[in-house]
Amino acid sequence: MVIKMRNKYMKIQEDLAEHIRKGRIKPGDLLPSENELCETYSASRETIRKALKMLAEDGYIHKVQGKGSIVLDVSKFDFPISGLVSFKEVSKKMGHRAKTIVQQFGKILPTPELKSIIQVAEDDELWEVYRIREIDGEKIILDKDYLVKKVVPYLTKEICENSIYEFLEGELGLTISFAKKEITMEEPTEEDRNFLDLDGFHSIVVVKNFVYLDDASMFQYTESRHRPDKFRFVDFARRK
Amino acid sequence: MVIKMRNKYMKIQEDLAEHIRKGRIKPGDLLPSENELCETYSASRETIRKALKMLAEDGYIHKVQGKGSIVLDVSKFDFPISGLVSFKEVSKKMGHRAKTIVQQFGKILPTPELKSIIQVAEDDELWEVYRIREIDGEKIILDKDYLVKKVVPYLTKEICENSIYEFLEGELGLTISFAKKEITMEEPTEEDRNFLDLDGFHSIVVVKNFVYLDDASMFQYTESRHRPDKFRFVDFARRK
DNA sequence: AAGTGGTCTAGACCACGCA
DNA sequence: GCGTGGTCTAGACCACTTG
Repeated sequence: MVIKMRNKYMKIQEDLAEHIRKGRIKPGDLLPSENELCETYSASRETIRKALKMLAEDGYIHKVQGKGSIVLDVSKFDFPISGLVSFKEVSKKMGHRAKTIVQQFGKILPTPELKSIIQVAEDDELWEVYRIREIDGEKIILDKDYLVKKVVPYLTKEICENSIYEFLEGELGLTISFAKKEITMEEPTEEDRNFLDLDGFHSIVVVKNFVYLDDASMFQYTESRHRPDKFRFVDFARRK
Repeated sequence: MVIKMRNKYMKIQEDLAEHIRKGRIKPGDLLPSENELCETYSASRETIRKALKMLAEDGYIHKVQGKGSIVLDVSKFDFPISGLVSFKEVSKKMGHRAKTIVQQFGKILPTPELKSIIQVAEDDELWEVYRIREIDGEKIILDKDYLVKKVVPYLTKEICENSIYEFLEGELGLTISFAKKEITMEEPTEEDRNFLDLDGFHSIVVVKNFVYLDDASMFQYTESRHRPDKFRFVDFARRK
C-alpha cells in the first residue's frame, strides 16, 4: 500500500470509497446523511464533509442540497487517466506487456526554445532523455524529457528505464506539486518516424507537460508523442 | 456579471483573484498569512481557507505548509479550456469570427448503440442535432448532440443555432452538474468528410461528452469531432 | 415541519519551514 | 521557537427538498 492514511478524513474517504467500489452501496442510492456519518465515524461534521468533498471530486458521489449524497456508477468512469499519472502507473493498470527503451540520455545546454519553455539561465544544464514506450511489441509513445540539473543533480540511464517519477519522489525526496498539460495534434516529425512504429498514421498526439515543484518553480518539461490509435484521455469535470 | 457572489468565501476568493490578475501581488510573492487575511476580511480561518483552496484549485496560488501561499503566474496558464465549456463560450474568448450551422435537427428513437451510451428505454425519444462550427470561414468542428426528450421537452432549430447550454440552464432551469469527457483519435468517417473542410487531414479528434444532471441521471451525449490542426486541450492537474 | 446539505464561527492542537 | 498552513471539534444559522 503506497497511500498513507494518517488523517481521519482520508480514512473515512477511503472507507466510503471502498464501500462504493465493492457495491455495498449501489449507484443511485443515497449515502447516509452527514449527521449519521458523524456518529458512525465519531467525527465532527466538517471532517465528514471534507471526506465527502473528496469523494465528489473523484466522481464517487454527487451532493444535492436538501436531498443527500447520491452514489454514482464508478464502473462507468473507467480509467480516469486525468491528472498526473506516469507511464509506469498507467501500464501497470492496463496490464499490458510494456517496455521502456532509453533511446537518448545526456546533458545539454538549453536551446532558445527550451529556455523560453523552462525558465532557466543560459548556462543551466538540462538532462535530456528520450524514451520509447513499447506496448505489446509495438513502439507507441516517444517521451522526451528535460529536467533541470540544478534540481536533479544525479540521474542515470538505469533510473530512466524504470520510473523517473518514482526516483524523484522516492530517492531525491522532491515533491511534484502540480502540472499544466496541453494536448494537441501535430504532423509526425522525422524523429517520430524514426523512433515509432507509425505505419500508415499521418498524425501524432502531442501531450506537453509542464511540471512544477513545491516552491512553484518549473523543473521539468515533457513532451509525450503518442501514436493516435492508442491514445485516450479521460477527464471528469464539474460545472461551476 | 454572471457569477453571483452571495457567499463570503466567494467574495474573498474573487477579491484575491482580482489582486493577482491585476498584478498587485506578483508571481513568486507570498500571500498574507491566513491569520492576517482573517483580520483583513473579518472572517474566520476556515472561511479564509475555503477561499484559498479554490484559488489553489484554479491555479492562482500554491500552498506550502510552514511557508505560505505562493502566487503563481496566471498569465502562463492561458486558456484553461479544461472543464465544461461550450463552443459559444470558447469562440467568444478566442475572438474568432465563428458561425454555427445546424445541419440536422429532429427526433429519433435510440439506436442500440445510443441506448447503451445513454441509459434510456426503447421508446424514449431523443433529440438529434448536428451542428457544424465554422471559424474564419472554415468548417472545423462537427458537433453531434443527443438529448433525452423526456428531460428537454421543447427544442427548436433556432435555439440550436445559439447555445443549447444557455437555453437549458436559462430557460428550462436545468442544472448541469458534471460530465465525463473522453478524447480519442479516429479515422474520419464519410460524414466527417462531407460536413467538414478536411483538406489533407487523415484523422479526427473525437471528444465524447457524457453530461449529467443534478440528480445524477445522464441526459445528453455529445460527440465533438474536430479537425486536428485547430484542436487544443489544456488541463491543470495537482498531484495527490 | 423535519431533515438534508451549505456556510460560518472560535478555538484547539499538530506538522512543517526557517532562522 | 516562532509563524506558517493542516486537521479537527462543537455549535450555530441558512437554503433547499420532501412529505
